[in-house]
Amino acid sequence: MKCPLNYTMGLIGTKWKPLILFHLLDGGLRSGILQRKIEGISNKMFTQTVRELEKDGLITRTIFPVVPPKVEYKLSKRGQSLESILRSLDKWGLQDSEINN
Amino acid sequence: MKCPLNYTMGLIGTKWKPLILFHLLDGGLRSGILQRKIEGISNKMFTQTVRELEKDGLITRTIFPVVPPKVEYKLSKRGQSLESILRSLDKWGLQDSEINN
DNA sequence: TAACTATATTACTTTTAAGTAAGTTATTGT
DNA sequence: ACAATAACTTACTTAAAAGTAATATAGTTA
Repeated sequence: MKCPLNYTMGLIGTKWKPLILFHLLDGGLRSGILQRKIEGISNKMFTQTVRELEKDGLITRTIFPVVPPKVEYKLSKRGQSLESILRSLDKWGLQDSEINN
Repeated sequence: MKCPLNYTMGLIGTKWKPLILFHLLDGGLRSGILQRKIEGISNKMFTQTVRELEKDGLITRTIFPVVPPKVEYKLSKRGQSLESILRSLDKWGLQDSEINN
């Protein structure tokens, strides 16, 4: 009895992916800015994670040919479709932590 | 800028937790039945995961003193509060996989 | 020409997650 | 007395995730 939830978790079921997607909800950000918003992430994991999100078509990556380089990440249409889920997860955390901590 | 989503992911951000919670949405199940619904999970991971969910107060564990043993898991109130999120994740997977596969 | 910038990549190590297979418990039916 | 049962538990191994630190790039400015 495989359920679609398996599929969803295969795409976004990691420590960092939902966080990165969440921080792009209000619009595209350049790489460094986005990375600084994700507290605790290492440089390696940041790059690795955004690459996977790009490969899976959840975000887009735009390179501006300037020096020093400028790279912007933003949600794709597919990534946008996770908006209400991401906001719900965040909201749940807020409410739950008020009750249980 | 820490966001509550971090907290949420700390509680349910693993491979198996959302699956287990999801399969309890329609009511409590005894251990063996629940485990058989989670395809691909090993015995060890099943026990380990339900124990963590119990420790975090997302599910309850009821032991019936019979032989052979009977143990029932069900969502706690706190676990129930994840219902709409879990169903949304499942629904998203269904819709997304229809589009992208 | 050397330092500075933003974005990444690589090699290496550590940590955590997960899997395998065998063993435990306590009673009931044979 | 011993096999069957459901629900674990344990020791051990393997695989995956994550961290650290050094390095690359290539124009710009001091």
